[in-house]
Amino acid sequence: MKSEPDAYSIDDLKRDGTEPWDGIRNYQARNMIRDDMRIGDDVLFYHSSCKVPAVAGIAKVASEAYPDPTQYDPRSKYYDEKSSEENPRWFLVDIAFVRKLKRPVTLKELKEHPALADFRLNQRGNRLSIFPVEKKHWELILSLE
DNA sequence: GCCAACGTTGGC
DNA sequence: GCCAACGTTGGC
Repeated sequence: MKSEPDAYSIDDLKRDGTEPWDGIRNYQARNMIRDDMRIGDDVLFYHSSCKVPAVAGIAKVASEAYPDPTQYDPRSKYYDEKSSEENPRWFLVDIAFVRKLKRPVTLKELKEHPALADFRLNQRGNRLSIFPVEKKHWELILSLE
């Protein structure tokens, strides 16, 4: 899962323990949250749009998917007037802190590693804020910390 | 700040 | 359903 550390970093998650992952407004990401994510699933926490983009830590899924309350709040920047409580459009899961990596594994390192050529984050035009990580990629990334 | 690569919107 | 215009993401 990607997060801009200026908005919410791995240190914020460490402080908070558990956090509702609100604000996802992309249908592909929504579908993965709603249909594929399960309690206990491991998550790589990636810092994007910052000075040193990097995998910063590990989290885990801490709830089933449920409707994102910010979609109903007219004051929220995530407000969606076309959504309703009867027919919610956007979902989220709670995310729990597990640990920080011993050191951040930077995007640069990921790009340089031949075994990660087919890792989604390295592929052109990847803009999804959430995507599944293959076991082999998970293990390789953690071997770099 | 630039720009590539999307995704979304809306006219037709 | 097509596609141009526009908005967003995110690395650099």
